[in-house]
Amino acid sequence: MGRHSCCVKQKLRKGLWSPEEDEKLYNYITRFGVGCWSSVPKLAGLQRCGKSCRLRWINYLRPDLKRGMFSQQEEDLIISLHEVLGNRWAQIAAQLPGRTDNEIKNFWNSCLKKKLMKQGIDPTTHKPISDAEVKEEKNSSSDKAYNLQMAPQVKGVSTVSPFTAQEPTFLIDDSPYYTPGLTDNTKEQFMNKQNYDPFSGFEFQATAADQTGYNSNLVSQYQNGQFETNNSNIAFSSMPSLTSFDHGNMSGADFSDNSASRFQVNSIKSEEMTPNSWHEAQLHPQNSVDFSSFPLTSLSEDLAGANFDVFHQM
DNA sequence: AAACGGACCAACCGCTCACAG
DNA sequence: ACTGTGAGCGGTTGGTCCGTT
Repeated sequence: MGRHSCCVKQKLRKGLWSPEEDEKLYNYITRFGVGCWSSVPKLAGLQRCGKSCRLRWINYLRPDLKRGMFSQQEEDLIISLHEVLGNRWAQIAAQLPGRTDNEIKNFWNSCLKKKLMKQGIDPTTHKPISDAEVKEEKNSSSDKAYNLQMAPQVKGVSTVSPFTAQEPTFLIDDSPYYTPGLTDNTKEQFMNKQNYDPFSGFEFQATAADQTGYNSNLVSQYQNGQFETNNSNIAFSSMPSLTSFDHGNMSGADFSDNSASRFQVNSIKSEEMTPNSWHEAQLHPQNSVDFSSFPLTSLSEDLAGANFDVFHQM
């Protein structure tokens, strides 16, 4: 199909977004919610195409974005997920609340790829480079268990060998994968990690999440963006972390690392924001909701302690 | 201080898919 | 069944930053 009709129109701005544009888009979305992106530019008074607006919102303005460096746990998780999912960045991003596919993709291409190569691991196959070459020469069929067991230890991921025959812990495309070394303690820890999300009304905003997920007969089943356990639901929350925001007031808030966007939006004290407000905003985007007043407590640590542990402690 | 080159990252491009008419 | 449109995704590009010479 190619270009969107909205992009064909002339006089549309391209390139970096100005703080004024950010302000317009942010104010519009927070007021009216996300509806039809193609109509957003016109209604928000922007000389941009809807696609550009959508991207800007998703990758930059969205209040639930977690900005800043990737933690070691996130890094490990990305590597592990990439090993299974490949370049399906949206699906990988769905497992990392507050991170965008673009962000993860960039992080992978600029950092993780090189890191793996330095460690002698083919970032594409996640196999030892020499081993992969040998196997290629022999033209033998791939044997995930073999290759991963032979793989050199990768810092932080060294013990993540999803394919060594142990208990199946999750399903990818209906295929069971295995997570060895998951002790009973760890399992129990994970099972008990339901407290990490204080906003139980929130569901993991995995818009891109599909049937791919972690399926475990011992821990949880991940479906439709939620972990379901025998006892309860573990829902990734997409609550805003807003680590770079001022509490309750975005006036002058540093909206980015490069401080490109400084603007003021109607502020509501953070205390006024209830978890359900965000949920409401998701369910009823037509309602006016001020994202700037979402709870600002970063839950990244909690999250890291929750879902990341599944991998990290294995 | 200037030039250069690599790293990083925001944004764009082109494609596929879903859905409505 | 076909077509047009919108949304989403992954690959790529180009600008900026920063360290090195």
